[in-house]
This record gives sequence, C-alpha cells and structure tokens, in this order.
Amino acid sequence: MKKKFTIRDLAKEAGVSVTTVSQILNNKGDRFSKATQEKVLALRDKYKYVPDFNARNLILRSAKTIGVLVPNIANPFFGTFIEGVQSVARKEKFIPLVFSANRDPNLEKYYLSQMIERSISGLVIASATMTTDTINEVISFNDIPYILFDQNHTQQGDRVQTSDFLGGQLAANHLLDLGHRHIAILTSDNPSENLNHRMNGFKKAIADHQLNFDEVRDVIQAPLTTTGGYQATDQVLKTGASAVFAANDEMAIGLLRGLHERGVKVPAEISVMGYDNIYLDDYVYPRLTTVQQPIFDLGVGATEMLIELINSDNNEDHVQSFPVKLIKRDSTAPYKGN
Amino acid sequence: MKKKFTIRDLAKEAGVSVTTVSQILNNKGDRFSKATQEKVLALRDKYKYVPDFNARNLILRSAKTIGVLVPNIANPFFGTFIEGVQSVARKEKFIPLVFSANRDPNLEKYYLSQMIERSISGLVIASATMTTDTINEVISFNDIPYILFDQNHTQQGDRVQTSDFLGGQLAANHLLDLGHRHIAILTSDNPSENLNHRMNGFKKAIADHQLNFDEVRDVIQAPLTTTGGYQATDQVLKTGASAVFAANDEMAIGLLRGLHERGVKVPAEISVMGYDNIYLDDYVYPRLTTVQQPIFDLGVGATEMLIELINSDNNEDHVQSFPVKLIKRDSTAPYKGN
DNA sequence: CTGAAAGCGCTAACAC
DNA sequence: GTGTTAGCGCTTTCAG
Repeated sequence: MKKKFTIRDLAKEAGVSVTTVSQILNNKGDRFSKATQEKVLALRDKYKYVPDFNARNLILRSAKTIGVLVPNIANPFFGTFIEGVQSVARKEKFIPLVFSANRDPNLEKYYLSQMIERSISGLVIASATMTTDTINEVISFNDIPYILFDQNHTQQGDRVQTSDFLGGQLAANHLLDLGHRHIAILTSDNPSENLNHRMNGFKKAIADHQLNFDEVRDVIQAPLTTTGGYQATDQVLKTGASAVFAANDEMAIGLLRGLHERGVKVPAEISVMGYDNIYLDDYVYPRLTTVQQPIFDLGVGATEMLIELINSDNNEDHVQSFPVKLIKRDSTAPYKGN
Repeated sequence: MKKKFTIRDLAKEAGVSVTTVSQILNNKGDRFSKATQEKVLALRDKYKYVPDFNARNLILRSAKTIGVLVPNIANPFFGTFIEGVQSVARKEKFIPLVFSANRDPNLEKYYLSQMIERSISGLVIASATMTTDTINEVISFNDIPYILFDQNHTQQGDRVQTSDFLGGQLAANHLLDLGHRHIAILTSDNPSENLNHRMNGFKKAIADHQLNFDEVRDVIQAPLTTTGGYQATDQVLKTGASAVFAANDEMAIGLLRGLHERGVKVPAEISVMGYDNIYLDDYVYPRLTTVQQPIFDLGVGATEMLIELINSDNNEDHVQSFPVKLIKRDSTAPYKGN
C-alpha cells in the first residue's frame, strides 16, 4: 500500500498551512489570495488529492449515506425502485448502500447492524419481514430516520405507498366490466399488508356487484414468483373461474406459462391480470394486462422524503401516496359465456 | 440529533478505561478479568453501543467496502451478478457499494470518485464504457485493486470472464445441427469486446461449415434491449434467414414479440436463439433456447478474486474463466426447407 | 490573508 | 490486569 497523500503533504508542497488548504478545498477560501487558491487547486489536481472520507466524516458527523433494504435485487421491480433512489441520492450527494436481504430476518438484522455501524444518515426499507416494533427497537435507538415501503405490517411512521385498495378495485372492475362473474384470486401464501389491501379492494368491488365469492374455493395461495404462479396453475383451473387476478406480475407470468402448457387459451378461455407493470409484461404471450405502480417514482419519493427528514429533524409523520393505473393489454377479454 | 454515546461514556459507566473497553470489544481482551469483560459487554448491550465507523476506519485504514459498478441494476442479469457479489462479501465481512451507471461515462466517473473518496478497498467493474487506460488513470493512482468483467475493451489486469468465443460456437453449432444454413445475427450497435468474441466464435463455426455469410445482409445491429430486438424485427425478416442468433436474451425476447405480432411462427418458420439464460427465458413464448452464462458464479468469482487481491497485495494478473452451456428450449427447431 | 492548535472517537503501544 | 497517551487525517475556532 502506497503511503497516503494527506492534506499535510499537500500543504507542505504548496508552502501553506493545512488550514489554508482545507478552507480552499471546501469552498470557504474567499479570504485567501487568488494566487494561493489557484496554487492549491492546481496541486490538488496534480496529486489527485481526495480528502479522507473517514477523517472528514468523523468531524462532520455525517456519512452522507443512506441504506436501502430490498428483498431481492435481481427482481426488476426492486431494481427499478433502486434506480429511483439512486437518482435522487446522486442529486443530493448521498450514496445509497443497497442490500438484498431476501426476506431473511437474520440477513436483515445483519445488514441493519452493518448500516448502523457505518453511521448511515437514513434508511429506506422496502419489504422487510420486520415488524415496525423491531425496526423501532433497532433503529430508533440510534435516531436514524427511515422511510417504509411495502411492509408486512400496518405501519406507522413515514412512508411511501400506492393506493393498493384502489388498485385492487381497478383490477376487479376491469374484469367485471368485461362480463366476468366468477373470478379467482392468486395471492401470496405470506401476504404483506399492502397485498391485503390490494385484495380487499378487489373483494370490495366484487361484493359491490352482489357477486358471491368463495374464500376457500376461489383464493389460491402461492409464493410471489414466476415459479409460484406456474405451480399454482392446476389449482387455478380447478376453481372454474373465467378470470384470475394475480397478486403480482411475476405470478401472473408463471401462470400464463402453466396455462399455455396445458393448452388453455388466454384470454379466450380465461382472462389473466397481474399487478405492478414490470417491463416484461409486454414480452410475454399474451401481453399482460395489469395495474401499474410507479415504481421508479416510489424510489424517488421515498428518497426525497428521507433526505428531507435527515435535513430537517422534523418529526411529524409523512405519508406520500402514488397513483396506480390500469394498463390494458392482451391477457384479458370479454366473458364469452359457456 | 441525540448526543453520541461514545466509548468514553461506556468506559466511565463501567468504571474502567477506554483501552479496556476497546480491547474487550475487539476480542483482544483475554488479559482482563472475567468480571470486567462481562461488565463491559453487558453495558455495551444495554446502551447498544456501536463503535463509530469513521473513527475506527480512520485508524484501521480500511473500510471493508468494495465498489461494484454495473450498467443497469434493473436488469436481472446484473441483479443476479450483484447477488453473487453480496454473498461473498457478506462472508468476508465486506460491504458492497453498488452503482448503476447506465453506461454513462460521466456517471461512471462521478461514482468512481465517490468510491475513492470513501476509501473503498477494491472494485468490481462490470461493463463500463471506460477503457482500461481511464481506469488505470483514476484508480491505479490510488492503488485500488480491481476486477474487470464484461468490458468494452480488450483488457489487462485481473478479471473474470466466460468463454464467449466458445459460447458463440455453441450457438452456431446448435443451429447448424438443426440444419439451418442461412443464419442471421442480431447484435449490439455498440458491441463490447466480449460480444465481439461471441460473434467471432459464431462466425468461425459458420465458416468451418463452408457456409457463406454476408456481413452486410446478415448482421443486424440494435441496442441490447427488448425494445432494440423488437424494433429490429423487420430487418431480421428481410434477411430471409431461417434462424437468428441474438447477442443476448433481452434482444431475443423483444424479437420474439415482434415476430409474434407479425404472425411469424417461432420456431416453425424461424428459429431464435438468445444468450445469457436469464430467468425469463422460461416464461416467454416460445421458451427461449439460449447459451447460459453462470452469472451468479461470476459475481462470486469476481468478488473472491478481489478480496484475495485486497488481502494479499499480490500483483500477478489473474484471469478466471467460467463455463458456458447450451440450454435447449422451444424457440429453435430443425430446418424444414422451403 | 494566514496559521497554530484543539479535538472528532477510536485503537494500540507502552507503562504501571 | 489495567490505564496513559499518542496519534489517524481532517475541520474549525481564534489569534495574529
């Protein structure tokens, strides 16, 4: 390891004091002569001097770092969310520390402690398995502001959300408008709170139409993945429904494959709807009708709120809601009777 | 902001010196009495004391952080790569700092400088637009070890790679074995070096079969995205080829959609091959035949090499190669003549 | 205009 | 067994 080139070396080289260098490099050097300023700047470039981050933050008490906890980075949904986070973070000179915890509580705790150790300024928690209590226990003790998104539990505290209830209604109404009267639900076997809202909205719309809905027969539960949807195909078919609402696009896409393999025509024989509007929806067959969540914007919104929180020490609860929107594609069609 | 609870506070509380606390907390406290050790540990837990990261690293001269530069985090290919990185990093107590630079040179430079400022211990660069020269200029000056993967330029230095040339041959031979004699290539309009190898392997196999291949007519260039592939559909059809080899799965999937919209049957009328084996391949219609790259393993391998480099100060060039493998699915079929 | 000196929170020689 | 003390590299009063 080469010896570190410090501010002292730079000062010596320039024939000035460390104060002078420090001030000039931090844009507080108006009081120094033009000549000195230029000399220092030139030398900085020549030696590519970069102030030591640790030393600097030790004094400034801020690492300008925000933690981001997501369940699965390889999922484009969260990837896009992270891009939203990054775009704001960059603008505000923060650096995001991203962790994919796979909904594993141990991993979540490990990463959480790592982040605290690194004195992150704030945290965006997307889809953790932690309860608000756990979060408060671990984080609040350290006074770290955080924003929640897509949690497992009804939450308090600052958060971003989309109108899941409305989204569920949107989905139901679309299917209802197409004339479907027997609709199945393909949901998670371990639903998070927002998913429950989504499904409640859906059921509400069904109930509003005086349709009866059999909780046992018409609700299929499986993991929220393509594989989960794929493996649930037979169960879905067994309901005899003319349309299915899947809790997310991944499941819907898996289901599409299962149906295709069994020769069941979508949407001719059964309509399928997803939720999220991931970019693949356009590339499956048939193209998937879904409800869009503005995922990039959610990342942006969460980060903006967080940074505001960090900068303001403001303690009111903030909740920001983002709109959802029906995206009609080819996987749903009018009910054709029997 | 609450006042920080420091090691001194903890020491005072325990009625011992800071040394005692520091040593015990760093597992170097064998020489202290059992009673003292337990008292300190108990108090640490009670106050949830966490040593200040900045202060600590200022002394230890290591942030145990590795930087990871990828072009696009929302792309599952890189998402999986990152998961590979994370799995090793966690084991070795390193924290990955992930940046999605979108192949934007300015962004790349910005993130690079941010990382250097944060005194990262090492760097994994996946698919940057930077030349090795730029990298060396910016990084080597700071003596930061790095591993390359999927670069734009023929590279020197430590790196992980897959046998792209072989992969291209594998693809070609599969198509050739099926009886195809006129095969088109759908490649990037801004190919990286590994892509060139891939295509060269492909062309070599074609040439070995004494088939002639028209560089102008049979090579279509487009962005490496689903949209790129989709929009290139007409050009691909114009070649009159009975099979197409796309440079990556995303393009192939886009092409599949374009072909489907035009009523061109895959694989009956035209065979389509992709490259990468992203998890969606199983969920498009028809399921995509491709060449698999062990992307998670690449992330693992790159990180292992990097950490070894960090720990050893060893300066030889290391190159680790990972195998590729043909994955036959439903988008390719025997040539049926005209 | 410029610099000396204090100190951020921590670790680790080196005493005792 | 335990404590004193000297920094790590930097920013920032405060005194020239």
